[in-house]
Amino acid sequence: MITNMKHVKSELEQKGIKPTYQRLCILEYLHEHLVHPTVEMIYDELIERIPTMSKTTVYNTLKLLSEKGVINEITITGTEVRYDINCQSHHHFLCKKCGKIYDVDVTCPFANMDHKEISGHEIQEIHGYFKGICKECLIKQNNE
Amino acid sequence: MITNMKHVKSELEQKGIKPTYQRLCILEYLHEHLVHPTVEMIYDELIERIPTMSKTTVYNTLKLLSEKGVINEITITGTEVRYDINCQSHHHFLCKKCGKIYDVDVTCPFANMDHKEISGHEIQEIHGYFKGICKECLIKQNNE
DNA sequence: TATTAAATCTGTAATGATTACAAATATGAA
DNA sequence: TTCATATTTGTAATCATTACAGATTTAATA
Ligand SMILES: [Mn+2]
Ligand SMILES: [Mn+2]
Ligand SMILES: [Zn+2]
Ligand SMILES: [Zn+2]
Repeated sequence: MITNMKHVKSELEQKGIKPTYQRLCILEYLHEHLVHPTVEMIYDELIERIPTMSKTTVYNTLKLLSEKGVINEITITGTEVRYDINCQSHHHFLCKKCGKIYDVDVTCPFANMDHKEISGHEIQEIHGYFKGICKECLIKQNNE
Repeated sequence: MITNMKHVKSELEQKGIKPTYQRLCILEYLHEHLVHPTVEMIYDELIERIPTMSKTTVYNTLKLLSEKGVINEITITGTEVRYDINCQSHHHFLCKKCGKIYDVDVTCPFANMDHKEISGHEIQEIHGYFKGICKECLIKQNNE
């Protein structure tokens, strides 16, 4: 995993996004934290290093990156948006207990569908996720 | 589709929920509006018939029905929860343009998975949905 | 029937995530 | 430098949801 500033910079340039310092830091954060973080998590760490960072900038940047296809928004918790640097269609597991979101490695059956429509609706994205109790939380339960 | 008050009443009783008038009306609404409505939509119609209806009661009742397994919460828009009277695991289509959520009839490949775990995580729910432009919105686009 | 405790409903306030917006700052060309 | 544009920042507003306390209803008991 290459996550130095140079790589992140060229990644933004390739997508036609001006690589400002704030944007570089936010994108770098996403590369280094693959747990599908919230805006809050991103902001809380960056404000330590960049005391002038505004939460609005985090929101603005994530929206921009999302629109340009650099990151994906995950909306499965119902309370807040989670962000994913992995833009390839893949499935997730949401733990009902701790709220963690894991990537799961299942081959999506619809991924290579020949037709990009269903019941007349034009399909642009395919999402799949599981909900339950994660490995860690199961272990905790058993140790009680 | 049977959606008279008697049916709705016995449905609540079977689940051990006291069938109050407000609960009956909310559940009846869900039976008659299969478009995965929001709290707002439910409240806006019921307040016409029952001027004393409180939005808090709508929230409370939907939470109760959800906990008792009478309805399902759908959290795919990222902005508000949508409610589904159909509790059997099925897939959805969310239109990016008009926001409508449709049921789609695809056989879920994970539905009859023999193992109820994945990567050590205990699976309790399986969710799948597509995003794109719905049939209606496609037609509108073409007529411009 | 009257009493009373528990359950339910209601209205308002609080919360938390997100967006709107305008002023401040940085950037980059002329 | 000058000036227009893009970006960032801080604050206020919005919107969905939850917390909470008082009012009302229900149902059991005397
Ligand atoms: Mn992921
Ligand atoms: Mn449905
Ligand atoms: Zn967990
Ligand atoms: Zn549509």
